[in-house]
Amino acid sequence: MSKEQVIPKLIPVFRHYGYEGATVSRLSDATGLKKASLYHHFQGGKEQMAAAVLEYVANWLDENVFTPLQSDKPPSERIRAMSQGLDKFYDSGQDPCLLSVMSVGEADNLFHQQLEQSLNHWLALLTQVIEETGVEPELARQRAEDALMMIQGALVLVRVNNDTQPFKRAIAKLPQILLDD
Amino acid sequence: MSKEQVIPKLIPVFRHYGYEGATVSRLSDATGLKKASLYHHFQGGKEQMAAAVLEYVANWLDENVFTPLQSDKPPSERIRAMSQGLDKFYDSGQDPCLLSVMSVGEADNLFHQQLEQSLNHWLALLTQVIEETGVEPELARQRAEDALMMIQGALVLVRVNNDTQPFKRAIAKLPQILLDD
DNA sequence: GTCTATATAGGGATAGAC
DNA sequence: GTCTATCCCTATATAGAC
Repeated sequence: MSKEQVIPKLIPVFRHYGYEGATVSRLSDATGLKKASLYHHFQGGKEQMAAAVLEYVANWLDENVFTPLQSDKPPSERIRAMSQGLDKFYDSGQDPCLLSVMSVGEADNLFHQQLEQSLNHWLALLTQVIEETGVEPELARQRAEDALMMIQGALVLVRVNNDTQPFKRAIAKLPQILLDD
Repeated sequence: MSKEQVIPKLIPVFRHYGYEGATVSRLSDATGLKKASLYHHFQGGKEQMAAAVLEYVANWLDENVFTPLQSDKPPSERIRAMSQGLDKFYDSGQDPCLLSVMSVGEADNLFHQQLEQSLNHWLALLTQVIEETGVEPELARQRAEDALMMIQGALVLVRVNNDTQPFKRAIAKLPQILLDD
């Protein structure tokens, strides 16, 4: 089994349990590989596994969320494409946000830069799209932040309340937040 | 030292590190009590410490956020009082949300009910205040959810970005979200 | 590339002196 | 009520056979 095949199986473990909760035993179970085999692929141990997962996810987001946001279609269409990517990424709100669980405790010390970079990349792209509709830079930035907060907040609510409705509503509200306000 | 004096010192550890990251060693350092002394106060061990912390926090919220929301003052005034309580609770966005970090991994299995109850209590009270302004129940509920999402999402953004601005803006926007829309 | 077996550290928890 | 000392278990990580 290649590294590329292993990483996707690691993702849900970190997502669901967080960095400290994602024990090598659980990672072993999730991949079907024994511990020693995991260490063969990731000599840097658990830390490297998490780093690889974050990189993989950043690339996935790039392809499915950020790139569609930069197409030459009209803003509303690009927002729609982004929303579709997000809905897939979070499985309609059922999957927690990796970036958010990795910003807790020890993991934050290890990966803060990566998380910050991904988030700010997203914010910057989103701001740019809104600016193109003739909105002032500062207001555009605020709307981008509002959209992100809504999504992240919805994910928290969904987790605690076991009801994906808030996430679906947040996704549906994105065009309004970003373009109509 | 009494239990009541110990609990407040435990809170920041769970808040910052999450349940699995909050090791008994760290809890010992934070309180200045050795492990055995902690176990004297909390015979149920770490799980009981976390439960006590959650209960303490729920009571704090009751007093400083929920009760002000139920006063006989006008809705706008009650929202303002709630905002003030929230700002204090999250130290202007610098402290993570205990409810959100405790909804990760193993902790979620242990404390899901408590978390859900606190959150729904808050949502219900908030919904009621909005209904009093003549808003339809369903819309009122949605606005309450929106407000909560905004706060929770802002806290995520603040953590990742090391900038409390989004939280302050979220707090400032509460009256608009809840009353003006 | 995957495994069994094992080493080492730290986590949660307890016994018993003071 | 707090401590030192200790127990057991799990966590991360490695050695070396296949």
